Amino acid sequence: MTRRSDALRNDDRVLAAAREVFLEQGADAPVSAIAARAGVGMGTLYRRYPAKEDLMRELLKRNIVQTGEEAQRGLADPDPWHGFTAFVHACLDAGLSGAPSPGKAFPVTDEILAASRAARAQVQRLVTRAQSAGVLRSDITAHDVVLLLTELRGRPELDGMRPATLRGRTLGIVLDGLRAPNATPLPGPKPTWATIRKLWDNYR
Amino acid sequence: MTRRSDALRNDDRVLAAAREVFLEQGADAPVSAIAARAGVGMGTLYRRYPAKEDLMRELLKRNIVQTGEEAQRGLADPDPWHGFTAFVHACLDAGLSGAPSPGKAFPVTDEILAASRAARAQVQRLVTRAQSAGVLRSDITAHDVVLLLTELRGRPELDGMRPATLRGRTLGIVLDGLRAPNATPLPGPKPTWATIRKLWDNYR
DNA sequence: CTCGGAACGGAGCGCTCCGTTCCGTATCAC
DNA sequence: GTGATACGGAACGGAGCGCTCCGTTCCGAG
Repeated sequence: MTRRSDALRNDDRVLAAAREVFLEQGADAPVSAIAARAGVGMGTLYRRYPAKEDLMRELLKRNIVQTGEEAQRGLADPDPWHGFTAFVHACLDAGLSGAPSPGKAFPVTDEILAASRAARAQVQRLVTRAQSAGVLRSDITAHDVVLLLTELRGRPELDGMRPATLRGRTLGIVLDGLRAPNATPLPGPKPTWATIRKLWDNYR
Repeated sequence: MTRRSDALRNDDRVLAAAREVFLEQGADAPVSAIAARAGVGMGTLYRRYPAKEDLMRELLKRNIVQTGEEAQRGLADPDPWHGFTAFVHACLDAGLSGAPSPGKAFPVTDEILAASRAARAQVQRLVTRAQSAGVLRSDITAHDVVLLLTELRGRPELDGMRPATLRGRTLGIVLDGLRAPNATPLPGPKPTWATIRKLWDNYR
């Protein structure tokens, strides 16, 4: 426990760099890119995370937790609709989706599953409140919202060619589609936690 | 011009297999997977298309042409809204987006650009008609629709974990968002052909 | 039936790229 | 100054891919 100053600072840098790089390049981004972005050598990175997978898991866990926090922040907004849209915007801006990243499957731990469940509950509260206020369509659940987030987050490969202005229009269309009242009811049963759980089993 | 029977049949098989495999696995799918799916050896495939890129280009061209045809089919529908939604459904079902696939950039030929321009014009007619009828929000263009299609087509990696029923819900939300009248106007300027053209320049 | 050659299948080559390791060097506490 | 610790990044091993090459198959003319 000697050189904590360097160590801790680097720890943060690595995590931040990993978030950026994975967001830009996807899960296949080389570890070297993360190290370079963090201004850190590979050795340093590998001392913290014995394998790339460990780094990805840690990142996923933090993303999920952060998603829950954003939902709570939305609940703090007195306006149910504005609180909801602010949550969506915040998640998209931060590259959050509350779900595993696409790409090669990697094992999802029970810890992540638990965190996700907790975060999802927060999102559900936000959704339910907006529905009760009559501003959000009533035939969706928090899972629909999260699924939508993963779709809107977009493929990393396209980030270069999808300027923020275009994403803004897409998001505008989707938000109008979420707003109550709505013309046509959605097909199929509402997704539940069991639905999500089943999807994620691919990753275990 | 002797063995046309085998040759022509295989030609179709390869194209069909390529479409399926690229849709399932993305642009990084190994050529061997396409050959296997087509029930054809690599040699056969490479005799038709000297490089993987050539195959991808041919496929892209056909997809674009088919997108235009779907738009025309939508125009044939007397109901402007139903014609429009049928077009969207058809494109999604067929894995069409009228745009280059994500993944490694590959050169877009002028031929493809021309085909795309023509197809886009058809989509625009479909869009304009629905707008004139007052059933489609007026602050979008065909380019918004195509951009939306590319987003909704989804990442290949997720196709396994995104059952059709979930995609149906997402699509339902988006279609409600596209339907007139709408609560909130979209941000930013309407995308034009120039906008798209600029995006695609990354691929040339 | 025979035979020439077009078309085929798929093993293998060469190369790229990536996760991971290892060790000489720089940095810190004392 | 000195030992311990952390660091950087070149080097390693191997997986995976595009593409080639060649022995084999099979169509169709004579």
